[in-house]
Amino acid sequence: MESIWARPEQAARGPRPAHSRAAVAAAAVRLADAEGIDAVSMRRVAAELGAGTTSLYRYLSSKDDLLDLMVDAVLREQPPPEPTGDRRSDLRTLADATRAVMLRHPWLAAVQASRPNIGPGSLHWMETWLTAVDGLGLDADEMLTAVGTLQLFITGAVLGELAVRASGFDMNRWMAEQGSYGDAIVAGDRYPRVAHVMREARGPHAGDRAERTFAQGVERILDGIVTG
Amino acid sequence: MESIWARPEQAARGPRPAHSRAAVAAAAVRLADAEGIDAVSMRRVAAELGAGTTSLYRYLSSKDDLLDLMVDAVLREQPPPEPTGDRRSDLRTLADATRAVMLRHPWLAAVQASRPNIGPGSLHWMETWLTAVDGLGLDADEMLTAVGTLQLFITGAVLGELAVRASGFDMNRWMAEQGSYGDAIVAGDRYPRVAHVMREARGPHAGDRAERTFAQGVERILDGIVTG
DNA sequence: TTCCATTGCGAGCAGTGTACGCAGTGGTCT
DNA sequence: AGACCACTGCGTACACTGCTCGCAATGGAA
Repeated sequence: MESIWARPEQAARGPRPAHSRAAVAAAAVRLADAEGIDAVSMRRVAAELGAGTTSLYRYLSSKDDLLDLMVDAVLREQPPPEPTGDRRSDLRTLADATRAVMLRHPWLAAVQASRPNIGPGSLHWMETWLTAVDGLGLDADEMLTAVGTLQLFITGAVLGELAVRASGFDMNRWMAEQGSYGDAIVAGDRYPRVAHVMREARGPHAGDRAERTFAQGVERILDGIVTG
Repeated sequence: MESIWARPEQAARGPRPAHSRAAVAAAAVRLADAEGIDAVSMRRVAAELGAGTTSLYRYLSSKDDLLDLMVDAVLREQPPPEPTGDRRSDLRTLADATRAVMLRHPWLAAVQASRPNIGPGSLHWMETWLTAVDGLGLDADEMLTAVGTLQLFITGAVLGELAVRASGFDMNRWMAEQGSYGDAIVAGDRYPRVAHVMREARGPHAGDRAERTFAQGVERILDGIVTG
């Protein structure tokens, strides 16, 4: 119910806690980085921390709280690049940095997409984003829209990139796995344009597509935001 | 391992199946629409279908298969709008239609983002997308990049919109819940720009932001794709 | 020194995905 | 027609999940 950021960490009385929110978050992040977000269960995190399973509930009140802490932990560890004043360049740098954090912690994009986070780490990033669009002649509302557009595109792009990467997606391997189904798509005339693109996409430079889609998408959006 | 689309539905011998893949998918979609994707468990779906729990595994080989079928079911039920030939208009219409399906089935965006789907329904949509960017002078690679940019933006935007909606996000209510933490953000000088935007965003027109962010984002991306 | 809020945590509950094995069914072949 | 056996539905069971409850131990405040 009540956000974890509104509750104090330290209690006034009683025995000293053996751990801390930060330590719990760090253990969870370590686990998620190494074995994926699905490996992050309360039992596994507790084990990683060297604590009893239900002891975690002394530091947070639900697994959702744990996810909030994880997101904030990585955003604090990797703070946003300092703005230089060149707005277009700053926004591009922020976009690249965001993508980099999300690729470094492959669970981050999905977790962030599914729940708004408003911890100190997120706020610092948000402050930097807003700084980068400040002075462009936008009112508060337009600033939010501009930053929102960029962030949403980044999230979508990285999610797609990771999904493809996670499934070990390789057009040639995939075609072989699909067998007759894949052949039917490429050979049949039911989806002629899909078939055409699939044949072309088998080329060797297919691996760079995610990178280029991202860069070009950011530029297109910047075109619309930074006029001049 | 092997995609469900590559396996035949009907067996040559033996008793007639009491259900079908389509019926299983329909039951799951009904459940997800009514109670959210978390309500979609094999037991619940089987109950909805009037079958034994593990009977489902006669129709699909894992829950992932079920998710694939669900995505394809709604994309078949709601096929893409026919292209008119006006490429910019067609792309805008496709973007709106995609957003509409995702809002109608709030679980769709998340499921689609986390796993590439290549069922007949997805392929029909993809074919239509490619049709809309055909004749713009793009090669196969650039077409994929253009469509990808749009789709990723749409996914990200809807995910954000749904996350905000799901948490019943209301800036005023939220501020009250956060108590001192929220006050500290808005009153303090640690995040001045965030504080400023938060104060402005409390206005009455805040509800339209998602819609406007989406529409503007699409236009910006179209600016970059449809030159002239 | 007493008090009691707070701690760590074992036991247990309701839920999950799915492997396995069994009885029954009904097309295919002799 | 009769036998075969691939296929069906599905009950049972297992290892896992998030989380509640209750209890003994701790240590700052009174």
